[in-house]
Amino acid sequence: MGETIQSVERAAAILRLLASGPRLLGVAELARAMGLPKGTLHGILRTLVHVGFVEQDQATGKYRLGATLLHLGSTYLDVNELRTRSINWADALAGRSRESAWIGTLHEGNVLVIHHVFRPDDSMQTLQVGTYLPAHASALGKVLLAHDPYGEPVAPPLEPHTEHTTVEPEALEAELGEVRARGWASEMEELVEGEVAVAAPIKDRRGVVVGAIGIRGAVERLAPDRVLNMEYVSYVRDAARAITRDLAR
Amino acid sequence: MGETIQSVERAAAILRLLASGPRLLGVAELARAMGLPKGTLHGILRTLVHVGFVEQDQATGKYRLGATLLHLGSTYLDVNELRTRSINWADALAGRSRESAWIGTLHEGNVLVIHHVFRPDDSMQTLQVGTYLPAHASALGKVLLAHDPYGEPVAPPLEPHTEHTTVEPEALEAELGEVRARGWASEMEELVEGEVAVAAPIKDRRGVVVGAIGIRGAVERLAPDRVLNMEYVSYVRDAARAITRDLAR
DNA sequence: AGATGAGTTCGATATTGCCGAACGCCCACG
DNA sequence: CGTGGGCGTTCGGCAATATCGAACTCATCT
Repeated sequence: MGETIQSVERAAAILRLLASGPRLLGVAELARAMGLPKGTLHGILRTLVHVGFVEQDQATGKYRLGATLLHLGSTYLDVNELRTRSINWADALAGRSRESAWIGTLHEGNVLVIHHVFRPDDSMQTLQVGTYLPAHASALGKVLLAHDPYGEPVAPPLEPHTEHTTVEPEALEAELGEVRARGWASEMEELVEGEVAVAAPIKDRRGVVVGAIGIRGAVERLAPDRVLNMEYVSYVRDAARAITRDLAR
Repeated sequence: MGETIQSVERAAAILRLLASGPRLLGVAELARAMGLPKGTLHGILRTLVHVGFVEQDQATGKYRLGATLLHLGSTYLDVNELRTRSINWADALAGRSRESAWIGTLHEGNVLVIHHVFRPDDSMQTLQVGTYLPAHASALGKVLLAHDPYGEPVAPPLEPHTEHTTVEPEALEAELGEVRARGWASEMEELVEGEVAVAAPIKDRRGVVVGAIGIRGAVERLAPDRVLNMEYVSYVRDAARAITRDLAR
């Protein structure tokens, strides 16, 4: 494989481990997980603390992610062209559909939420930008998987989130074919009981799918009697086409 | 100074530079900025790309921050105790005051926004979590500076943002004294024309100020005739005290 | 065409960071 | 009240490791 700097790669692995759960991790714990001597890890951790990427708990001596990462991450959003171009369209979509609007990209097998607009007139929602959605159980994810140029196989096993989650790879593959053919995807209570989502692909200049936009809301509103109201589908596809047009010029 | 791993520190410096502006940076540009050979930087960049912290623009070959950082940053929010404990109170504060609510911490001389609740009934606002506010020109910042245990001096020069921004260090210091004495801070059009903000300190178990909570809104509502409506101050102080109480147990 | 600047490759060099054992501390257990 | 095992941390010798600078290719601009 490629020539790559050992200590930097190890530092990144540490950050990944710290990010994998809300729990604080200690030197010994990390050393065991990575199969390295404690001393080695301590040196890298000391450096990461020094640059602010990691913080050390005063009481226990254990480590957690640092605030600098939050700031770096938010800066990423400014750079991301897809996001800056689509913010206004997402607002419009949320307004027309009166549901929360979402924009995501495929990232390491998951859907990374790049933008999120709350449902109008509904406070008390937590923001989801930067979080992962499971690709196989979300409308955004199905769109992205269906048009993935690299054809990354969805990492089995497919975790069930509700009783409606698609867990058989063949069933998912068949559904992705449909999505490809008709140009949009939906998801009915496959991620959260009582919630339905619709999504459509966003393409760049060259026609490559670079993201997806969609809405998510209560099954009673979007799909009365579990039959999807096609009006919402047209809202979503309109928004996706508008952004695609925007990216082309 | 401490023993610190060179390549990791350099990698962090690269990420900082990439985050310092929305512009994409090239190898040569970074090498010049850091005073290092191009080859050295290329090696680190290759590694950062490999771990997903940095992405390379296909067309120009220049570099920008990667999506992994967005995810790591959002994970930081889950770990942050101050944030998880105060989300509900921020919602309540936004509801009572009918203004946007903000929670921040001091980070590298700036106010890092840790949580942000939109003003009720007002869509079309962009989320500010992860962004910096200038410490000397925001109510949150004044609270944090006034109670900063390390007494980090505010890095002069104090950038003016409007004609009302406090730019003389002595004037700011005097104001911080007041803030310390009365237990809250305000800011009238010092950051954005027409906007006013109020904030109060949040303390941890030991009584150390670990953050601040406040609101921000139009001068017409919060301070008619440029006289602050004290009702808002009590809302903010109530919220701050509630969170402080929460953190104590 | 030529010249400039970009990103990238490569191999010799010695600097750099890795390792593992030892240290001090704290807590739980006997 | 001692003792053992866990923790985070320190240290110094060794050699693997990352650094450096020159050379390369490719665009672009003059």
